Amino acid sequence: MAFHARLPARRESRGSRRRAQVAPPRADRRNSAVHDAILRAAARLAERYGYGRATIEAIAAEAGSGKQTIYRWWPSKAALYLELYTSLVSEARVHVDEGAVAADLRAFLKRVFEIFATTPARTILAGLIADASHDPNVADALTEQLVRRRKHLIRVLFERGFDRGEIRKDADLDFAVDTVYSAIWFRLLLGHAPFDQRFAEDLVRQVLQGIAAR
Amino acid sequence: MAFHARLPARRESRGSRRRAQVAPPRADRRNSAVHDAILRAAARLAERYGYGRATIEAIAAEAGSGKQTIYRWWPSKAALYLELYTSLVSEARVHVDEGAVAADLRAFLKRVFEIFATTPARTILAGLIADASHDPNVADALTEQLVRRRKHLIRVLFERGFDRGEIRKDADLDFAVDTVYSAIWFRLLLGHAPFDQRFAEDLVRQVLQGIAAR
Amino acid sequence: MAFHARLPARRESRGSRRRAQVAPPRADRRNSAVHDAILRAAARLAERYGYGRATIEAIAAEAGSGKQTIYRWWPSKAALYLELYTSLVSEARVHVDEGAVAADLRAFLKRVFEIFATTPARTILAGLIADASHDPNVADALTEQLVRRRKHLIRVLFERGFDRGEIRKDADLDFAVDTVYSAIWFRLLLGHAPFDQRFAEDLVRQVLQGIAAR
Amino acid sequence: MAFHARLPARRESRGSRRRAQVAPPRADRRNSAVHDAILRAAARLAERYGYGRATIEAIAAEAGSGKQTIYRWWPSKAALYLELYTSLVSEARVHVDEGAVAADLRAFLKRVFEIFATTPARTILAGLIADASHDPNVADALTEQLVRRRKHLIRVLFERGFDRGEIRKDADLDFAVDTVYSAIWFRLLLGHAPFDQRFAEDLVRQVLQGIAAR
DNA sequence: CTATAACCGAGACGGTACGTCCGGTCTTACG
DNA sequence: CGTAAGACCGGACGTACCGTCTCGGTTATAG
Repeated sequence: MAFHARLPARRESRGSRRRAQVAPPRADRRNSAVHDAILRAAARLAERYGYGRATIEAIAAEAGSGKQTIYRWWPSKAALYLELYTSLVSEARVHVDEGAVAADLRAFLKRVFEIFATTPARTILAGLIADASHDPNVADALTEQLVRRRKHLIRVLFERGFDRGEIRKDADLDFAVDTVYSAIWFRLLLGHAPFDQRFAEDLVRQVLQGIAAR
Repeated sequence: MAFHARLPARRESRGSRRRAQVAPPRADRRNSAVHDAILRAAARLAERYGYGRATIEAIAAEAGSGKQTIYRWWPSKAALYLELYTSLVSEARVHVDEGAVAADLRAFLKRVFEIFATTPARTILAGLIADASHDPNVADALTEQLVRRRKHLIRVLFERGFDRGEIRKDADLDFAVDTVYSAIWFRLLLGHAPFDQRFAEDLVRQVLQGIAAR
Repeated sequence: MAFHARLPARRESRGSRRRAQVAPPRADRRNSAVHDAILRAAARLAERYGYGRATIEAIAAEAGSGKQTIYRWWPSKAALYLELYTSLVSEARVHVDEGAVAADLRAFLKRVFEIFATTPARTILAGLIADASHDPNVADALTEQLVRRRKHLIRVLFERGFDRGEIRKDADLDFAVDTVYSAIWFRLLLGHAPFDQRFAEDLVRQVLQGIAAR
Repeated sequence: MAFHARLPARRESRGSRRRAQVAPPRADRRNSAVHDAILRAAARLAERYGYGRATIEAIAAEAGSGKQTIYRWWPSKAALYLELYTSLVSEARVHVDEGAVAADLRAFLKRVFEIFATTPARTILAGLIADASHDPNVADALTEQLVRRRKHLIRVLFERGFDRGEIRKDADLDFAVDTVYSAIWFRLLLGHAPFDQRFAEDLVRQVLQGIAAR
């Protein structure tokens, strides 16, 4: 899926005179081998040097493509990495359903941990957040693509438990979801403490203690 | 306090052959008027354009100083902004003590909210986190200077409540502190939802519900 | 003529690790309008401020080009000015042939005088000589491009006279050529005495007196 | 001898407001050990890196002096090196008098050759000429201190020969002096051909051939 | 079955910023 | 007060990338 369609071109773009009037590039013309090579190159460079040092120039060289090809398909480095990030973490979308909220939550955390331990997702996320702080387009896309969608995953998980009667009637599910999500990001971004099994156990226990029936 | 003394020069520096062997500049030679002008200029530029676009070049121009003067006293842009960030948020160190954890927590959140609403602290924090993801020096300094120290502030607040008997004997204070802190950062960094009075109320209520006595 | 191809990149270059291994830029990619604009800007600045104060930065600004464009096509400021100098003085190559050595020599001196009176050739020559004193590449290029080639012009002039029988059989033409050439440079570089009609007359008379037949 | 007294402070100097009104530094206050150390350091650096790369900063460091001390006693780098150059070549002032112009001339050339072979005089001379091309003060000082004075040395040598009857009555001594002097400089500055015994012989023979009696 | 339009690599180009060096001035502390 | 030390503002260095722009060569519909 071509994510960037939802991240509009930078507003202050100088050379957009012609671009703005013509139709956007037709995706069906896109050479997907090139497209993928660019994303893979971007992933390798983020892994090796971090988001900030992965330049468009270096990505093009690493992918064996021309810079223009990158600019043709993504309006900014942030758009490119948002697509990459989305595809990296989408594998955590596995609809775990082990019959109990605690188990589902543990499985979800395990999956997230694995992704962040084996991919450059962490540095990409940090970079996107930084870019978002001065680019409203990136901020909007980040909120929409990542926060809203992915929080929904956990909410669904809680709602299944609610339907099964595992959760108190008056529980504040929004707060619980936020607690889980923000705890994850806090650890991922800061790296000040390990994101490990023990952390997962503590988090699940404490969150559930606040909302579990009885 | 000369913070940057704790953020060592970048390891991968190319031209550090000589610098690495000589002593750092003696702080007592520092012209504090210039030093302050630079920090204020950095704050103005972060406010106006965001951390990522506040270049050393622009800071020097805005401060009316030479670039070299900045490089003399701070090993990197991150070190400069870490000092600035520390001084900005240190005003939240006010040891609120209103006799009850809930009131103290509300006062603390209010203060944090004010700081982030009236200073460029948010974009600076996002930028520092991004820089930390590829620079271990920044990561270490961030963890030590910000996370550890400031979490301690909230912990003390809880401990006073514990001593007063407001908090359950078996409460997990670490988890509570982490919950408060990560909730704050999550909102600050993403900006996906407002950091307002209502959020503060919800956070205080939910956190205390988990640890309050009875 | 792309002179600079013969002036190799500086040997002591620090960042040449990669550059040294890749091919030089392909001349057929060169935008000759830009190339000419840079040379003209360099000439204007040398004229106005002298060789030493004509910085690459200022040349780029004056030419309306980027600095990188200059560095792409010339390995050093000296290489750029050597190309400019060569093109300035190449107009003295006019193959004067008035049927007598004395007349040819006078015509040649007049042409040289005009060039140095109306172009920044003097300050450029002085600058190149200074650069040559610490850069073997510049020294070699200067010797080859200027000294050897241009001395040949005068030698040919003498040889035509020799063939016409104007010059003694045992005359030392090399010494005569050196005398003419070094007298010119001495006056041009020092500017301690005028390079005028009277000087030309004296020089021609004295040199010919030493080698003329009879 | 404090040469620089004759090279006035640069005219375009920006910060000379106060300097221009106060008395010049009193030479009797000068610490001659410091003065000499600076000149020796300047010589070493010119020798090692050439005139252009011998910076005031580096000279101060090499001499173990402060930059200000250099600026106190010399108005510019050119003034410093002009003093150094003068002291270096003054040793050729030896009033050779071997009873014949040819012998005197050979002795003089030998001395000059030795000086240029064992001191950084060549790169200093080239640098001074370059500086002179955009700084009238340097140009004037160069003409006065070097050209006029030193040409006088050779002229005296010829005049002694004239008095002894070795030289033609109608010989143009000025031209002969200029020929000798410009031939020397041409070779020294360009370095395109060796300044050796053979060159000296040729020069002496050819010059004398033009002016010798009979 | 061409032709023509878009893609693609390569890389030149005008710029901005980097981090360093040095120029020339000024201040501090020592002797 | 001369000096060593070095902070300071300014400006240039040579490099890295930015985002735009040709330039040829290739690919793949559309006529």
